[in-house]
Amino acid sequence: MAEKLAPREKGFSEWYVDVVLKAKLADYSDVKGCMVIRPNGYALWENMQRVLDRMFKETGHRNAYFPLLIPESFLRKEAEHVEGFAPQLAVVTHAGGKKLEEPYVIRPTSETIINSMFSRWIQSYRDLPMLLNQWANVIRWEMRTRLFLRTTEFLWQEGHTCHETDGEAEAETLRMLEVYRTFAEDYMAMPVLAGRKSESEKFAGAVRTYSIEAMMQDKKALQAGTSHNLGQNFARAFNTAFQGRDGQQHHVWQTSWGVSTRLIGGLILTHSDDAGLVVPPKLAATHVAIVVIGKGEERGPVLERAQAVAADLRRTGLSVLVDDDDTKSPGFKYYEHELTGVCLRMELGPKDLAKDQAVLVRRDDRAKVTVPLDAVVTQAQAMLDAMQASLFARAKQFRTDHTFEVNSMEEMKARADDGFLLAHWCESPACEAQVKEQTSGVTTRNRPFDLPQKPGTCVVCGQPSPGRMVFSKAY
RNA sequence: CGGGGAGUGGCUCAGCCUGGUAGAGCACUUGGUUCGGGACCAAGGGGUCGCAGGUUCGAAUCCUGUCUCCCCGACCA
Repeated sequence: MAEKLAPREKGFSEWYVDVVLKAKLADYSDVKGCMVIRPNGYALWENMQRVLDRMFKETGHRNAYFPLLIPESFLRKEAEHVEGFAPQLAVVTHAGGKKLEEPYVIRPTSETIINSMFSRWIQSYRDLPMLLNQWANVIRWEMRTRLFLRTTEFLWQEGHTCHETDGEAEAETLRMLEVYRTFAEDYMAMPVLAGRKSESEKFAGAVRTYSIEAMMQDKKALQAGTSHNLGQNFARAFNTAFQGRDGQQHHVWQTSWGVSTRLIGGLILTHSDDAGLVVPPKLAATHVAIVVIGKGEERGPVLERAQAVAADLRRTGLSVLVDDDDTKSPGFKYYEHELTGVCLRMELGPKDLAKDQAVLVRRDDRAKVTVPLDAVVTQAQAMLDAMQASLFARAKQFRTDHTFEVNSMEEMKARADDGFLLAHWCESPACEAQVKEQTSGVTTRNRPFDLPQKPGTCVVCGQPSPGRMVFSKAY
């Protein structure tokens, strides 16, 4: 069942596909560009959803649901928006056995249809802020797809908010980006750079776009979440307006922000290894797998004890699997649980039972410890905490080791595949395009808030630069 | 969409060049023995050879088209 994985060294892409397929996270479907998320993968998404949903509620947002189908004319109301999405739209032209009067597009994102409702719901400044979130699927037609990272249909959440002032909208945009940063770092154990996107990389229809960018194990960047200050662009297009404190009509100031099932790809690309999936404990579907060892009548007492330990562990909120399958050898199960990303393995056999102990093995470093049975619960907790911290620390160290300041185009070209490149850039799209062309694919990722900005000169044209920007090849 | 590679039981692949009744290993089922890093013996089930046309007495094999996946580019979360 669990065949050997393609090693990362030999081909990173093949390794990634192997992990997804063999850990049974997802499978290819018969629909071009679309995948099936299998229970192992969906469990990760459910865990992400649970945490994020709580964070959204804690920041005052409420969930709602809008239609999958959007009248084509809605998309056209915001010029930049339709231009940005036109090539990626799937359009429904027939329904009910007839050609439709007006085609529907399948939502690539919901700003337009949500604004059509906002404009009906909002009359006064007293109706603001309006803070909504939607968990949904969207479709964006893609030329080239990759499991989780880019598929034609994907699952995500999209937050949509309306505010009285530009300042409030900007604050909301940054607040939600910070929520994403917290989620990425504290739960996914994936260090990210939060910052502002360039003009050419921003969302079609936004005034400003911010992102969190993570570095994957192949040193490429993954945009893991985006938060947009939409200004009044959609409000004007849909006449989403309110009577202000001054008695005058004003268009609302809006934001939108989203993360998607792409995060699962990010999780895999950040932590997994040649033995398979590695998941940080805070998001893992299974925290502990107890492998029952023993034959014949010695098996009974071992199983009984395993069940008791499992019950103790579950009482502390952990997800525990008691692996009592006697048709597979223990060794086989070890590989299997490593492949599917179980955080901790507990081996329990007759010899252990005689000594009132068990063996615990961490998934990430495979460190093996023998602990007294009555200490398993506290030890397991400690090991999971340590693993969570160590995954983050290791990923952060990796990023540090592959981040470089570059001061010329020559250096930029030489280091194109080496990771994050911090370079001065004059903010002109032309220079950005130059870099992309000459390095075969290095693009601006964002201008991180945490990167001190000191003036310099653009690596392309030599004109003044306000500070260093992160450049990298990206997913 | 352009360049390169690949589609044959669930998986990895052989067979194709040189057409002639579809194979192996692993997995699966049953019975038995096993169990501390991928157990063993025996018996068994399972494939319109990606799909659609064509050539031929006969096609996994030759020809054409098409779909899908992988790798490298162009577009994107």
